[in-house]
Amino acid sequence: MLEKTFDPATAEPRLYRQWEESGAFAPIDDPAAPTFTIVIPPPNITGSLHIGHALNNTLQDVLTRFARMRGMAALWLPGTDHAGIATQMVVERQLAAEGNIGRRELGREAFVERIWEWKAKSGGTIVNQLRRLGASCDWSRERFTLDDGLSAAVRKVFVTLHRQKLIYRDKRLVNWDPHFQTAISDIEVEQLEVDGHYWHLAYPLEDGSGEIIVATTRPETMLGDTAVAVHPSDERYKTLIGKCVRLPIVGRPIPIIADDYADREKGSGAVKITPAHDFNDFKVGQRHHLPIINILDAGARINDNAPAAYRGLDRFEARKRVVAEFEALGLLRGVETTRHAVPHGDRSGAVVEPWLTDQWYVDAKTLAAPAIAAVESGETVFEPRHWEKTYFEWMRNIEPWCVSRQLWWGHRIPAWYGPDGHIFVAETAEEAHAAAHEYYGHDEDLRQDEDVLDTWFSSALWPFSTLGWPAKTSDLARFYPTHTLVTGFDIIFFWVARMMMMGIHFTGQAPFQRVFINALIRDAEGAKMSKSKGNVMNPLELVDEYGADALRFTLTAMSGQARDIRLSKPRIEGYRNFGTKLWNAARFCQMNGCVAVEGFDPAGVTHTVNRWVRGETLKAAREVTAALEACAFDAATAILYRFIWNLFCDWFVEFAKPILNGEDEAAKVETRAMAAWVLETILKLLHPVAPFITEELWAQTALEGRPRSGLLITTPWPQLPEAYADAQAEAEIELVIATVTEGRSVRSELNVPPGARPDLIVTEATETQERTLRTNAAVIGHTLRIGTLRFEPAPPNGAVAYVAAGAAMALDVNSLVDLPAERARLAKDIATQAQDIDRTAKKLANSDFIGRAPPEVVTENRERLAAAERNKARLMAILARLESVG
RNA sequence: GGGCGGCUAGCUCAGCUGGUUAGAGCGUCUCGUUUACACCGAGAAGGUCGGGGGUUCGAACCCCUCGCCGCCCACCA
Repeated sequence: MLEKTFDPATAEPRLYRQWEESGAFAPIDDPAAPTFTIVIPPPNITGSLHIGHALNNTLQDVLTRFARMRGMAALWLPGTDHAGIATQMVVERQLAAEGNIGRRELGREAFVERIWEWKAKSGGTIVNQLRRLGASCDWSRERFTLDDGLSAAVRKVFVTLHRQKLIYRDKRLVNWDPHFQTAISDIEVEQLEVDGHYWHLAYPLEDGSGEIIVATTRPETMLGDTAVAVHPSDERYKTLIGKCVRLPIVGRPIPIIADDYADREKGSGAVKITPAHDFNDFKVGQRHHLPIINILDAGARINDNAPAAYRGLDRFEARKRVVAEFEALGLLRGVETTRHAVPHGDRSGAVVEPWLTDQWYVDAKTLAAPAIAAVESGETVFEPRHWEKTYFEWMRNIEPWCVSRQLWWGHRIPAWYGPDGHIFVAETAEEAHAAAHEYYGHDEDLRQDEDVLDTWFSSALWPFSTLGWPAKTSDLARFYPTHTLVTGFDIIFFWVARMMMMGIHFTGQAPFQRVFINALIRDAEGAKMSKSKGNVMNPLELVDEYGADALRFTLTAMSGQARDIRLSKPRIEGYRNFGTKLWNAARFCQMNGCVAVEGFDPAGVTHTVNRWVRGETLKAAREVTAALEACAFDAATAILYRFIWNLFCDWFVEFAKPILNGEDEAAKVETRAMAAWVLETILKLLHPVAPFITEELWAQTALEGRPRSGLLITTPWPQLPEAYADAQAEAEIELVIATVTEGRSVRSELNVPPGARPDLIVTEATETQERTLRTNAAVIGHTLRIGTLRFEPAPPNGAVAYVAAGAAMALDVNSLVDLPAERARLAKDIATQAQDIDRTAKKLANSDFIGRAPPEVVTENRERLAAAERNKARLMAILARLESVG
C-alpha cells in the first residue's frame, strides 16, 4: 500500500542510483535509432548550482528524457569548464587565506599544480549537485575543457587557424584589466555608469599667440597626448591647424591637426589625442602618423615615459595631480560633474584601460560569415526566434577576437619564439623545434608563449571536441551535429556565436539544429538574484524542502518564452501539492484494485466514462508531445496539470467510484483496467518533467503480483491511435459534467445543506440526452449527491430549475429552498442571457456581418441567439411561477 | 544614440495564423470530517486586456502614436 504522501528525501537518491546503475543514461546502441544530442553548457568548476543552472538543466533533462522515451539514442553530454580567471581567483584567494605565499612567489608550475589539486577535491561539486536535480547525463562521457583530449583539440584548432591566417599576432590597443593584469575581450568589458568630472584644460600655443581648450574625463592621459584635433571645417580653429601647442607639465610640443573625428558640438570642439590610451584616438593617430606614447604600466601606474614626478603613481592619483598642477598653472578652465559610462572588467570590477600590447587575435569576421548564413538559412534555429536578431546584430559587427590572456590557468598558447623573435606555431614542442631547425638550419632554443587562451576558446569547440574531434570517432559521426542547445541569452555572444563559428569551420556543419534560449530567473519582486542583495534562492534547499520534482515542475511551467521568471515559494509549494494529488490518485487506484492488465486494449472499452477518458488521454498525450517537441515547456506542464488534476482526479476518479462500488461486474473490470491504463499513461507523460515521483509510482503500482520488468525512464512514450477519440462519448460526458456543475452551483447558491440528497427531475431533453442521463444516473447521483433521477414533463412544486447543455432539469429541493436566494439566482441568470441575446442580436442585425463573416460564424451566432432566447424564456417562466407561489 | 522584450483579475502568468460570454494557479470570501488526497473538495467574487488613433463585419491579438518598466549594444568630448 502506498504511503499517504511521496517522500522525496528517501526516494530521490535511491531512484537516481537505480537509473544510473541501469545504464539508462547512456544512449541506446541501436544504430538504426535516430539520435538526439544535447551538450551541457559546461558549468565552471568553481561554481555551485544556482537557480539559473537548475532551470537550464531541468529543461535539458526534460528534452533528453522525452527523446529517450521516444526511442531515440539520447545523449546528454556533461562536463565542466576550467574557467580561467574565475578558478585562478579562487585558488589565489585560498592561498592568501591559508597564509601561503602568493601565486608569483610560488611560480607558474607549482601554482597550476595547486589548481589541479583543488580541482580534484572541489571541482566535482556542481556535477554532483546536478544529480540531485535528476539530471540524466551520460556521466561515462563526462569531459573537462582542460582534459587531454580537449587540449589536443584546442591546439589543433589554433594551429589550423594560424596556418589559415585566421589567427594572427598583432600589436594594437586591447582592453587591459589592471587588476588581473591581462588582456580581455570586448565582451568581457562592462560599461558602468559612474559619477565623474569633466575637466576643461587649456593648452598654450607654442608661439605664445593664445591657447586651445580641450575637455576630458581622464586628465592623466594628457601625459601621453601627441596631438590636439579639431574639425577641418571648424571656423574657430581653422587658422590654428598645423600650429603646435606646448603640452603643459610635459613640455612636449604637439601639433594641432584637422580630423573629422573632432566633434564641433562637444566641449570646445577641440579634442586631445592620446593614441596609446583611447580606441578612437588610436585610429586618429594612425591616420596622422602620430607617435604613440604609452604612459601606463601593466598595473595602470604611470610609467617612465611620463615626467619623473608622476612615475609609479596610480592612475587615479596621477589624475588628481594633473588637475592640481593645471590649476596651479592657471590652465584649468572649468570643471563639471557628469555621469558617464566607464568600462570595467566583468570579473575584476576594475576600470579597464585601453593598452597597447602584443596579443593573439582570431579573425572573427571571416569565421562569422558562414555562421550567419547557417542561421539565415534555418540550418540552426533560435527559439524564441527573436534572439536571432541579437545574434545577427553582433555577428555582423564583429571585431577581431583577442584570445590571449596573461594568466596561468588555461590552454597554453602553442606558439614558440626563436631568439630572433620568429614565431613557430605547432601542436607540440617537438614540432616547433623541428620547424625551427628547418628555419635556422640548426637547433635553437625556443621559448613558448607565456600566455594562455581565453576560456571561451576551448568552450567554442565544446560540441565537437567532447565527441572526440579531431579523431574521427564513432561518437562524432553519430552525435554531431547536436540537436538542441539550451542556454541563457547572456552567453549568446560569449559562447553560442563562437561555437557556431568554430563548429562550422572545423566540421562543415552547424553544431546545433536548435538553440533554445531560456529565461532569466528573478526573485518574487522581479529583482535579479545576487549574493549581495541576499535574495538568492538555493535550488538545493528548495529540493530539500519540496522535492526535486516540485522545483523542476515549477521551473518548467514558468519557462514561458522571452520573459523573466519570478520565482516564489508558494508556486513551488503548489506544484508539490500537485505531485501529492497524483500520488493520491494512484493510491485510490491501488485501493480499488486498478492494476494494469496484460494485453488490455483500451480500443475495446464500452462504458461511456471509459471511452471518454480514453479520448481525453489521447488528446493530452498528443498535446504534451507537440508542446515538448516545440520547446513549449509552459504549455506542456499546463496540459499535464489540467489533465491530471482537473480531468483525471476531479472527474474520472469520481465517475469511477460508483462503477467500482456497483453491481455491474463487467463494467468494474473494464473500469479498473482503464483507470490503471490512464494512470500509466499519465506517469509516462509526466516523467520527463517529474521523473522521481513518476518512477516511484511506476514501481509501486506494478502489475499484480509481479514487479515491473523495466524502469519508467526507458519505457516507450505513449503513441496512441487517433481511433481512441470518441466524439459521442465526449458529448455524453459533457452533458453529465454540465448537469453536475450547474446543479452544484444551484445547490451552493441556494444554500442547500450539503447532506441533503434532492431528486433530480429532467423536464426537457433530446432522446440522446435522456439516454445519456439515464445510463449515467449513478455517476450523476454520486457526484451531484442527489436522490433519484426522474424524467417528468414538469418539475414538482418547489423544485429549482436550471439548464445544462441545452437540457432542462430541476432539483427538487422543496422545503430546503431559500426563496429570496432563488429569486436572485434566477434574476442573475436571466440578465446574463439577456446580455448575450442583446450582443448576438446586434451582431446578426448588421448586414455587413452577415455578408462578410464566414458562414459558419454566422450560423454559430444564429444558434447561439436561439439557445439564449430559449434559456431566457424558460428561466422567466420559472421566475413567474416562483412569484405566484411565493 | 541604435535595438529587443514587456505592460491582461490583488499577485504570478496563459491567450496559436483576429471569430462564442478573455483563462489558469496563488490569494480572498462562503460552505464542507461524501472511506484517494485538508499538500483536499464544492461554490463565488474579481478584468474599460497601459493611453489614444486607425484597419476590419469583428481587435487582447494587425498598423500608427504616446506613456511607463526591464534588458542589450554603442558612448570615458
